[in-house]
Amino acid sequence: MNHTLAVTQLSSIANEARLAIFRLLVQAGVNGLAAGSISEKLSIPNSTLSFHLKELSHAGLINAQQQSRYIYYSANYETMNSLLAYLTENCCAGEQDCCTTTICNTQNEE
Amino acid sequence: MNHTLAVTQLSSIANEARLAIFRLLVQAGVNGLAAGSISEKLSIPNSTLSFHLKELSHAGLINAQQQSRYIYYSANYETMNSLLAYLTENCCAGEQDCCTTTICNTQNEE
DNA sequence: GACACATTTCTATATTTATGGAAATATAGA
DNA sequence: TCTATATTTCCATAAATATAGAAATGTGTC
Repeated sequence: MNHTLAVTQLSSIANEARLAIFRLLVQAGVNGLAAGSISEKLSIPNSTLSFHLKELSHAGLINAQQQSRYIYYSANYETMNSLLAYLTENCCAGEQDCCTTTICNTQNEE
Repeated sequence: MNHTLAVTQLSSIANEARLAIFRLLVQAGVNGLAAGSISEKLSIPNSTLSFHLKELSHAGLINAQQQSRYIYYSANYETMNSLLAYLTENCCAGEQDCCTTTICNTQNEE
């Protein structure tokens, strides 16, 4: 993970619409959802959605796959995990108990 | 965790300077660092740093604690973990093996 | 080729955000 | 109270970002 990339990825989800899109796709699993389906579920106009999907896609947080007339978008879990790992890297100055969740402690072990 | 708050928190770290500040504090541990020390380590002018610290602080990702003439800033690990949990909530549509890292699988169990 | 459907690009406008010097404020010690 | 140090606020300017209608592009079916 590289600093500039992390900023790009965070910027891409630091937006109400895009965070909703991303979380929807994270929950949708590997098959993802077609653009029209996302537009409908989140009530986002097509052109606006397209703009946001491009942002997320460009950041590498989602993947696009054409299937017939539809384009299926899905979360890129590897990218997501790399980003989360970058945020928590070497956390807590080595103190094992400064943060209690699994997420944080796991990162300490790297 | 609430959607708007998550966007605010992500926005606060979706910036080159603020991400560097946040990661520095995450790694610094519970005692944190004084503003001047952060300014020096990251070569950020005081006024600019102050602006960024306010953003991070307002988002709840860092805490400030005055100690004599110094103000110590430290990462708020609870907030950080809540944010990461929000991102990965109910991930992968229940497929246990769609993502392999601890971070993601852990969230599935909630 | 004509048509319907899915998605993207173009465009203009509105809004938000970042920067850092200078001045102001706060704290502490002599 | 005078002085040094630490940090913040003020300010103007510059730059980046979000929005959605209309037109364009791509894809499949008859």
